[in-house]
Amino acid sequence: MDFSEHKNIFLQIRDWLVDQILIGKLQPGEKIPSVRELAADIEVNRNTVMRSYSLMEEEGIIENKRGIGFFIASDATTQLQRIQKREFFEQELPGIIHKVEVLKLNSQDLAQLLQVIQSNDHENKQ
Amino acid sequence: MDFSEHKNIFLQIRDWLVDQILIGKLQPGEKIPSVRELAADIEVNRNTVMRSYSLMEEEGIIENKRGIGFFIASDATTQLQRIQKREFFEQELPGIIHKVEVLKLNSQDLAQLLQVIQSNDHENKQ
DNA sequence: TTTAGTGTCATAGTTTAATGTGACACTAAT
DNA sequence: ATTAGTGTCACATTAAACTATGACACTAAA
Repeated sequence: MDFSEHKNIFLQIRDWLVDQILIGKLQPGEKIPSVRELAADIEVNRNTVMRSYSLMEEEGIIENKRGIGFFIASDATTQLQRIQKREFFEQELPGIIHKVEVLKLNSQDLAQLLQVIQSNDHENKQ
Repeated sequence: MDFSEHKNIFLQIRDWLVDQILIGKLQPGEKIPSVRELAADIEVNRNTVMRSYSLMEEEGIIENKRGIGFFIASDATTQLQRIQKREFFEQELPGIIHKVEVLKLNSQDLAQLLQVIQSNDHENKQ
């Protein structure tokens, strides 16, 4: 796991875990690495991982069983689809549209993106 | 000017000025606000604005005339189109594509974005 | 020559993310 | 009961962004 300079580490850890859930590598009900284990694994302090987990607990993404550890909430996937979509539309999309405008990016520049969108269109039809 | 919590202020100032250039509100050769003036205007410390200007000077976006102030470089617009495009493709686009995939966003969700892209396509043809 | 406006440097203080450690209560298995 | 693994809290410390302020050299205009 490589961290970006321009975003807080505890947020990047949260983002990474969220992604693991959304792509299905972490399933609802499943136990996630312990605070100490993950901290050692990604070479970060215990308290930093603790902060990520506390945030995700507040968001209802994970739940704690005392003395045992954290587990993915049963409705985590649905919750996240909602949370992440909302965040994307409100926080990111406007900035993306603006950049596409001022940089005058065309279909050729964004071919790969358009392909994914088209692919999603077909999935929804079935 | 409202600052985001999750990005350094001196970078946000740079981003804002870059945008002003790209949308044509600041033209090549034009003088930009003095360090003290802009600092007072956006209620930020002198040194923070100074840091933004130093960064932009290193990037070749602005130039200094001793005792007078900073001016937009003559080739700033072309330079920025290049720099910002490269940064977008390398730093942002991959993450965007990934999110569109996992959140299964379709043409309807991204209608506004697609419209801008299409509009850019038509511009380039002329 | 004086004055006001420019960037620039230096120094000190505040805030917050991240680190480093120690200690404690809980749970499960030995 | 003991042990190992869990989260959790309580410090102290480091690093970096941002603030606050003073001082200096330069330029243009009065």
